[in-house]
Amino acid sequence: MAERPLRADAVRNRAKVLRVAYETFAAEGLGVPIDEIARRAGVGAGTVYRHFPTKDLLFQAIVQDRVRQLTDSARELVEQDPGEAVYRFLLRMVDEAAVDQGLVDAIAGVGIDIETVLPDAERDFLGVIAELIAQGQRAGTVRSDVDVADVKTLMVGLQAMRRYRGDIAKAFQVVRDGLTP
Amino acid sequence: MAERPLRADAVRNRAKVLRVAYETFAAEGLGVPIDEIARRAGVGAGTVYRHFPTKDLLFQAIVQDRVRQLTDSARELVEQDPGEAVYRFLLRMVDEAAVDQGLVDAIAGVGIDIETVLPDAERDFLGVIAELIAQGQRAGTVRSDVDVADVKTLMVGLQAMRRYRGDIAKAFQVVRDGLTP
Amino acid sequence: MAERPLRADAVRNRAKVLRVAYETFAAEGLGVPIDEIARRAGVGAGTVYRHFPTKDLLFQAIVQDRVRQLTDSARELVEQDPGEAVYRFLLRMVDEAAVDQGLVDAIAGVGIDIETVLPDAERDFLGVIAELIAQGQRAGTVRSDVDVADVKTLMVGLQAMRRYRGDIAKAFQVVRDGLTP
Amino acid sequence: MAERPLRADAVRNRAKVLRVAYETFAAEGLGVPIDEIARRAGVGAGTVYRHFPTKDLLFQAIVQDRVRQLTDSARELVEQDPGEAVYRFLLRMVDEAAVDQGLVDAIAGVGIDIETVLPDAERDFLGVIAELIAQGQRAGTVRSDVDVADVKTLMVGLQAMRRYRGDIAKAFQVVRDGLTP
DNA sequence: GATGAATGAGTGTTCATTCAT
DNA sequence: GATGAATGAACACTCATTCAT
Repeated sequence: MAERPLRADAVRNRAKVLRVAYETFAAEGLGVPIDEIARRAGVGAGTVYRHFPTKDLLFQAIVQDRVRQLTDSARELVEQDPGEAVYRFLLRMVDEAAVDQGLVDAIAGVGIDIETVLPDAERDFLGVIAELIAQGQRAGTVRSDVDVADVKTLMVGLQAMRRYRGDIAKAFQVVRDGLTP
Repeated sequence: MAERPLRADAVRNRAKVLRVAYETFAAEGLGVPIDEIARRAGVGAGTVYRHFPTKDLLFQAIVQDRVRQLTDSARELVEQDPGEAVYRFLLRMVDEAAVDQGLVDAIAGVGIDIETVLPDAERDFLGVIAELIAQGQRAGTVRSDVDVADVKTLMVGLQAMRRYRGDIAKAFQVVRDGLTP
Repeated sequence: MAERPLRADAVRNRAKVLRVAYETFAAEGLGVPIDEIARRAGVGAGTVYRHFPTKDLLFQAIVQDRVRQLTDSARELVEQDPGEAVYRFLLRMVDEAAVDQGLVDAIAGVGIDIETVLPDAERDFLGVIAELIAQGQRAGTVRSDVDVADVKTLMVGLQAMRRYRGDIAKAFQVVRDGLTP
Repeated sequence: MAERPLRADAVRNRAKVLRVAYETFAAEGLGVPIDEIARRAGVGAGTVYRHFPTKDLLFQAIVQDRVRQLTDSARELVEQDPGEAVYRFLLRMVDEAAVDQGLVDAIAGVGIDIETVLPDAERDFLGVIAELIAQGQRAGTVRSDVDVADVKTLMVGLQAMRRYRGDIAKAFQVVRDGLTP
């Protein structure tokens, strides 16, 4: 059952559709029709369906792709300035939320549960967050009674604040002060 | 130009539709058809449209109704235990968010801007929050460098956390510690 | 089974609705909803239905009212300048068509057949036309081989021309020349 | 920017829908639902919308198609028996009106203005009429004081007469006599 | 009799998905 | 594999008509 490698043009088409779909859904919400995604990607609607058999699976592919990027982005902070790393990570995630605009809200609004459909991506992501927290706790910049679930929760909150209001400097300071021992 | 009062049965129907629509959209998202709202409310689809000429206006009516309830709920905290009131308010708002489930996200995802369509409701709401903050600052339980916009932002964040994860005791403690002088 | 006389306000309402409906349908076509007619007449929708049990019957009442007016208008031309009367009649009918605007077209488009639903009104109307033609033929201004059906046909055509193009002086002259012996 | 040619089956479907819609609207008026047109054409409703994105555009396509046919039909009369050609043209148009039955009335009743939406088709059509008139005037069978607008107006009137009454031989004779010098 | 709220079938239109080319 | 035409189930919204007040 090894999947045969895709033809070169198929690889290009898949990547093109994924990129266009990500940008479009992030900017305009999930209501954009598949036909429109196909048009913007310069392919036929049938081609989109060949690579992503339903619209839901296209969403999943987008989110998976995105979570991987975020995980990679987080990983490069590990061991760099251990006391600050977790706060830099939070700020970065908040900025990413601005890039993703309504994508998270849109997906939530439509009722897709990321943790259920993408357990592996979620696990990797939480793993790197756990490392950053442990570093901070060792460095004395993070209170010892918070765990990865708490920080993820605060991250979700900060992202929501950012989408609600562009400048969250004061709110971020409050959260940071609250996280400091 | 005072509009004549609605007939008794019309008042009942309007209230019934509003309640059913609120519960349904909060629980299942905005995708539920008007026909289904009508069916659950036990009225014809035309009746829904008589009271709320478009689906968007129905959303607005729901949100307006909700914001009014929240404002009233906040108002009764004023002057009660001034140092704690703002924190009780935040907890209460967070619990309301749990009740509203996906409604706020759903509405945001569809692109309705509450502050634009309901400026009066928003103004009243912010007014009572400002009072609670001032009380807290006088009582010494709230740092002096935060204003109503900051607290609203944190509230939005806390609501998002609550929707993301049922138990936000620890995250709330972090925010509270960060807000304390 | 003698119908009891209508109450005074009922008479007023009936007349008001008939007038408003005539003006509205003539100006905007038959697509205008009954609710809108009722609103413009300052009555409830139910009142319209009390007087005209279906929309079709309202159309019929309008047309009947109109044909009566036209018949009366034609009758006063009888014996006045016998040679010219029939031409004056045609010109008048053409002007009435301008007043009625799209009413005739609208009714035709919806498939109502006037001669079927209003035989009496039609008979009276044709009767007075016949008189005018006979006068003209006696006076030598109308060719002897045309009858009332021919003139009615030409009248329908002239009305259509008028609705198509405001100024039909030349076309009318052509028809008049063609009708002259 | 030449649009690529439609696929063979798409061409067939477009033509099928256009033909069925023409026949149906002409015979039964514009009130017939698109779903019914689709059913009679043996396609899905979506297919009708692919080719004609709104009902209005479908009407326009029908009328454009029709005016082109009429223009072609008129063109073949040019130079054939110059004195009679314009009268043959009028008779032919009148017969076409019978075929189109309520289409013109229906379209007028709904408020579509052909000259506005199809200026090119109208221009070609008037051009060929002008030629026919000029021929007739040179041949001495048409009075010299009528122009293309007058004849178009008379044509509209004759078509209305025909729709009103099947046999317009006498009325046509009257118009013809009026047009003769 | 008058009112206007309620009804519910019907319509134009959209769009996820399938499939012939 | 790619294309884009076809499908048909939904859905928002309208409006003639009925009926409780």
